[in-house]
Amino acid sequence: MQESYDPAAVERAAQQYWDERRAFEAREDSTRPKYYCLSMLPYPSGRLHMGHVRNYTIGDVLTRYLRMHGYNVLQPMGWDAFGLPAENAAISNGVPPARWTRENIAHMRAQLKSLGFAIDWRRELATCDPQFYRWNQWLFLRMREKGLAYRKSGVVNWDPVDQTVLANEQVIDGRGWRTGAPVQKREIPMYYLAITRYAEELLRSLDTMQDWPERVRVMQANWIGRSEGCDIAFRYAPDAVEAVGSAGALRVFTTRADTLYGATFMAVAAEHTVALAAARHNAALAAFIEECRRGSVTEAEVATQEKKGMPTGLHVLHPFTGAPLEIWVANYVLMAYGEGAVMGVPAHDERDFEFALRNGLPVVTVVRSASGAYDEARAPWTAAYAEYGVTVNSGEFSGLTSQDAMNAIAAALERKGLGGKRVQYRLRDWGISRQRYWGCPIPIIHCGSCGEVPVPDEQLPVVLPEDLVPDGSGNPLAKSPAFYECRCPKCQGSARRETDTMDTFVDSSWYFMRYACPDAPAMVDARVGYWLPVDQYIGGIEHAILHLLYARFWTKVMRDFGMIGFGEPFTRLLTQGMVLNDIYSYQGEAGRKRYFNPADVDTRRGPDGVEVQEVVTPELGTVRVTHEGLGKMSKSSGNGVDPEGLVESFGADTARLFIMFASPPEQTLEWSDEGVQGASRFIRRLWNAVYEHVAAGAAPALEPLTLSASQRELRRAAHQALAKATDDIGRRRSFNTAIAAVMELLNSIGRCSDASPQGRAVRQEALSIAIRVLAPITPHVCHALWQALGFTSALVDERWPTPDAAALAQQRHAIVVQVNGKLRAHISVPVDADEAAVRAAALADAHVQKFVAGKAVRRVVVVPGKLVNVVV
RNA sequence: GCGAAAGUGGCGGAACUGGCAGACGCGCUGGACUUAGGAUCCAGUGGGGAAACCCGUGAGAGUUCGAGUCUCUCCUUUCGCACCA
Repeated sequence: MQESYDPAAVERAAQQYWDERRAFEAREDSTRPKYYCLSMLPYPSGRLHMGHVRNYTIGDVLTRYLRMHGYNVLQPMGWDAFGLPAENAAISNGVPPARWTRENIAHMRAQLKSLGFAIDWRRELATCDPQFYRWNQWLFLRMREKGLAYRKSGVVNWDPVDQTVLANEQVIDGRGWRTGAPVQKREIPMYYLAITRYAEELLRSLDTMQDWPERVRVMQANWIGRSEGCDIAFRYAPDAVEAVGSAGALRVFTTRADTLYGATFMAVAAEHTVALAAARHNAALAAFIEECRRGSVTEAEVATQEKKGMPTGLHVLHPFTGAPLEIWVANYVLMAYGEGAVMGVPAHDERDFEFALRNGLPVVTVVRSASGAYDEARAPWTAAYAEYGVTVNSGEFSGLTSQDAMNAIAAALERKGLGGKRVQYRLRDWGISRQRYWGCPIPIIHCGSCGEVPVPDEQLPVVLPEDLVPDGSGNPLAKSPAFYECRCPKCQGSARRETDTMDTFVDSSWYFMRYACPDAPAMVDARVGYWLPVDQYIGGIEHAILHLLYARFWTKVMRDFGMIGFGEPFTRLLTQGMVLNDIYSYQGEAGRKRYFNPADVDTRRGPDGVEVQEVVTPELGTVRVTHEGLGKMSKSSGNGVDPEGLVESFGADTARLFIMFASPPEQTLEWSDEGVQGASRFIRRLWNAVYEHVAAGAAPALEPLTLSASQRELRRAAHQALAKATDDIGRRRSFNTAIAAVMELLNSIGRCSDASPQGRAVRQEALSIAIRVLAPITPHVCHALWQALGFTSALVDERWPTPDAAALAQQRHAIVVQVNGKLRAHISVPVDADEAAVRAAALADAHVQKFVAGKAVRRVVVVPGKLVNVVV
């Protein structure tokens, strides 16, 4: 054994050992329980970032921990290789996205390998590989056959200068990121997947997913947004019939049908047919609709903008009173939700109330609180009354509770053929069309005479050409006749291939199945039945809704197609927090802000005693920088820490240990160079402890019954640390406290200088426990230390130790004594003492007596094994 | 705007089921060793107080023998909002 710890040599040797034995190749084996441990696949951006390191370290710790518990563990890796950044890189340096992506994958694969993850690399896949994405196309066509995939129009961000569709991310303050031109909303035809058909099941099965974090389940449930309500058709008044060109009705959905008599106006989205019809002869309204078209399509933007509206001059008729209600166009009504129209009930809806106040619309109270706490005559109006209550001013429906009124009104509407009860979801169908190059082609051919024609299965995959270079204006596929010119499969006439590609969420909705059978000639095969569902899935909280919901949907579709036998893809979910670091910036004279990496920032105390942060730059000399606080590590904030440099200077084990110790996995992690030093120091202390122990020669066999009190104490500390770490990793996924337990154990080992044969035997056991517990976290150094302790087995195949009940047993334990809830004494009682004895011992304590003397003891609360509270 | 989460020493965090607030680590202070220390080891380290003790988990109220933990109101920060992945 080397006297001092050399991480590079230790890690090289351990990795070589695992590689030579193909230690991480997972094979189907029906004799062992399987465990599929999966981390979300990375986007190949070029270099690993700390978020990746954190994600894959958590996965690797669990993989190795479960392997030590006898599971047949699969941990695969792949690349989410399609997407926008590759196109952006192509625009800035002219390299085709395919080449850029594959070079990035090669570099990042090497980086992952240097971290020593127990990955079965034989199963590696990249979503840009035709042998992968052909199955996106194949399943899309199956979904289309069932009506689960269909075409309709949707709204996108349009850059009028570049003549291109922009992603939400590419819209900055309502302007195109490259051109600076104000973005417009534009409607184009797109393909959708009917996820709403699964809304009910996606919602309902959340209740059974107890191993998902509560908050993720709540977020998904809210996203699906089931609401029970009522459809109401407001028939067009003659003016609206004339404008629209036919008789008909304005349909709305409401969860508050009980407030129907309080409707004083109607509001429709700017894209609504009634709005467009009214605008034909109304220049001001047309201008307002045009104004609503500005800005991006994101819900956040729509919801935070100033609520504006304009009357159309057209009317509908109240279904019961026949009273005319004017139709307004309002920018807060979303075309995508419900019918794109709402009934305005200012008295009982906050938003309608605000809108009515602004536009001088009447407010009519139709619900009062049952207790009378709400005064209908109250004036001036200050707020809407949005609670349930009892109806008033509602014709034949007056005097009912809100619930009864909703039932009665829905029934009456149904009798008149003007609506009825309905369940509405907030969830919308999933638009998968992207007007972009670097993605999976949608396998459709548009024929002048046959219309939309699916690409026949035998012509799949529709291969994406890899030599195009996007230039930022439009989709290069749409400018490439070699791609889009084709024959119609039906009539053999000349036709045009669809040039839109699929959302990359399609790839990530099923990639985890392909790992089970990467070479299958079908989309999936029987091996999926062995490995799936994923037992533990790990990834960023930012994926809590979209990716996870889409993957759940896709899985249910494949189940219903009879391809797989499970309906939920991920049994247990861990959502890891982000990695943060300090952000330092310098405001130059030109006004452009520059960011500096925290590693380059020097802190010194100025003459006035105040700390200042400075950076030395070649161009500007020494400049003073501002600490902007903590933020997610990112290129734009210049605060990333490169994992490669970290591995070079400290080793993979230090990086892994720090990341697992610095905070619980679900919380954000604040980067700390001192913390990294601390992790490195701990590993060296462990190394030194083993070195000193081993240098004294082999330890004799442990004889537990002959131990001295101090030897028993160390042995107890070792088994206690083991019991805690086992529970912390296995049940709680609380890696930081498991590591703390081992640190405490190493402190105990260090305090014990017992050189007797049994003293050394106890130390041998304690060290061997520490090393096995740390093995999943710092596998390389533990591999070396295990051998140094004299074990001939490979640590990677070793079983996790079991705490010895005899070692943990105690004769007495400590009880705390409170008087009136304040801590006053510690006492020690035999473990088998009964409640009366504990109570007596507590009251007998001199310090307790000091606070009890002269007062009447009203009550004594005894919590066995823990505490006594004397109430006086 | 809507949805979700988080606020505990100088810092990261611990306290798992309502029961000793601050485990473990960082930093800091003192000491040892050393030509030297950004190495290593030892001791100390929530605030106030000479002490007895008192105070202390974002703010305010409540429930309880007992609240960091439960309930309500508020404040701040972070994440998501459907075309970033």
